Amino acid sequence: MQETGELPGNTKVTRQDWLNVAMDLLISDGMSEVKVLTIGERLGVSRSSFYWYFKSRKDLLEQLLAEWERTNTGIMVAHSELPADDIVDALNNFFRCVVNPDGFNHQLDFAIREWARRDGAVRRVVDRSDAARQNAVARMFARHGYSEADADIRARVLYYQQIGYYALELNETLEDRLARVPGYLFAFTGVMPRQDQIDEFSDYARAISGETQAGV
Amino acid sequence: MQETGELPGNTKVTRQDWLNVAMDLLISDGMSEVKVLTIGERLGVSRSSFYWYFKSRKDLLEQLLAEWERTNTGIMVAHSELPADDIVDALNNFFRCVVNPDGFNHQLDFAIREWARRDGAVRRVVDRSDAARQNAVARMFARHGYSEADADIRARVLYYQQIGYYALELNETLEDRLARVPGYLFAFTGVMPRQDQIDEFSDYARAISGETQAGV
DNA sequence: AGGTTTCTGGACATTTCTGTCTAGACACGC
DNA sequence: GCGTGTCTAGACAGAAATGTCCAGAAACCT
Repeated sequence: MQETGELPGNTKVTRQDWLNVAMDLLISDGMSEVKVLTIGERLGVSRSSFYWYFKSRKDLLEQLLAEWERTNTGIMVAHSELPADDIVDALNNFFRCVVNPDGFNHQLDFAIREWARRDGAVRRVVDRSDAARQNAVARMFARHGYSEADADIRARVLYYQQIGYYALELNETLEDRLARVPGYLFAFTGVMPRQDQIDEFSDYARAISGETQAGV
Repeated sequence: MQETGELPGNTKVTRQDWLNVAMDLLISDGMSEVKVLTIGERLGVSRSSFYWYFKSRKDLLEQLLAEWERTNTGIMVAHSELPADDIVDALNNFFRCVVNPDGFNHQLDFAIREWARRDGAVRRVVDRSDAARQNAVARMFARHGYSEADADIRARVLYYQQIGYYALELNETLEDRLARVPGYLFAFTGVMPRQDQIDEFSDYARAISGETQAGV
């Protein structure tokens, strides 16, 4: 996991190690599988030492929720706000964060939504994030000349569609997906994208995909 | 729950009672909350009599999955195939099944998707349904003059967007939602809907909503 | 009336979690 | 070198589920 020797006393793992493994489990298997025993086993450490770092399992889960809000919502809003020459470039910026595995993490997003179904406090945090994201997307359209009403509808079509795409977990190949990008760009903006804009996005997506496969 | 007296022997509840309560729990709380003990308590019956009707909890869950495929996917495909004079009417037919609480059950849909994340066999059943639904929607567009490629993109925008809408669990009021319908109709079809088409759908949605509130 | 079939209830065993308590291991400072 | 503070292991208790076993209750048939 990491070099020992830097750690003080009888320390085998840090608080951050517990958080990291918990987050991996949340992403891959959902909140109900984030178990103290499972994390401890994966870290090669006794379950009881968990309670040195965290008050309870609930305490741990709250940290994960805060981390989700900071990263996933933060990234999507930031990408919606990037400066762009026209709406197609702006939309391409938005798409970049959803195709980049280091950007918006959709598996994490659905793990959190599943949790929200069973917990009112989590539900409110998720609602706040959805409003912030949709609003950021609507402003993106509005900045590029769409009326308020039109920007609102387009934001809802785009944001809901992206969430729906990931809800289905289709496992398309990258090339199948890229082949549809020009169609999507036109459907979402009403503007025909130029070939150089299509190419630029495809190049980005392929490069990101290569990086991920190489583990960089 | 029902009239006794018609039931043979020492029977208090039927196999169908177990299935109905299990389905209610699946819809409201998700697959992990479909517990033999919980259902038994709700039926006022001992847990062990469950095992007279079902081999195991897994056996029960498989029945629920089959029921989901039959109803939810069946309804959506049937609505996509309804005859219509133009694409706006056709899309309104589609929308009818998603706004009708007796039609497409989105809470059930997400309960099943959550389950699919953790079970490969369920995943395959869900994939089959998603393909069938998307295909039915694409054929709907194609019947009304859209090219194959265009129909495919529009089906993906529409179906994914609807799934995404329900994934967010926004809890909008009906009127807020209806106010956006003309915008959505235009975004999905590229055709401006006529006022009578908008009114017809709004009337339907309001009538359905009234029925539901009245418990009919 | 009595046996048969069909269901139900309660006791039991087992598994899988969370959380608590206490003794002890390890590096570090004095 | 020796305590001190920081972390860890293992034992324990308890809650919540699933599934099994068997005695028994209730209608039904003959």
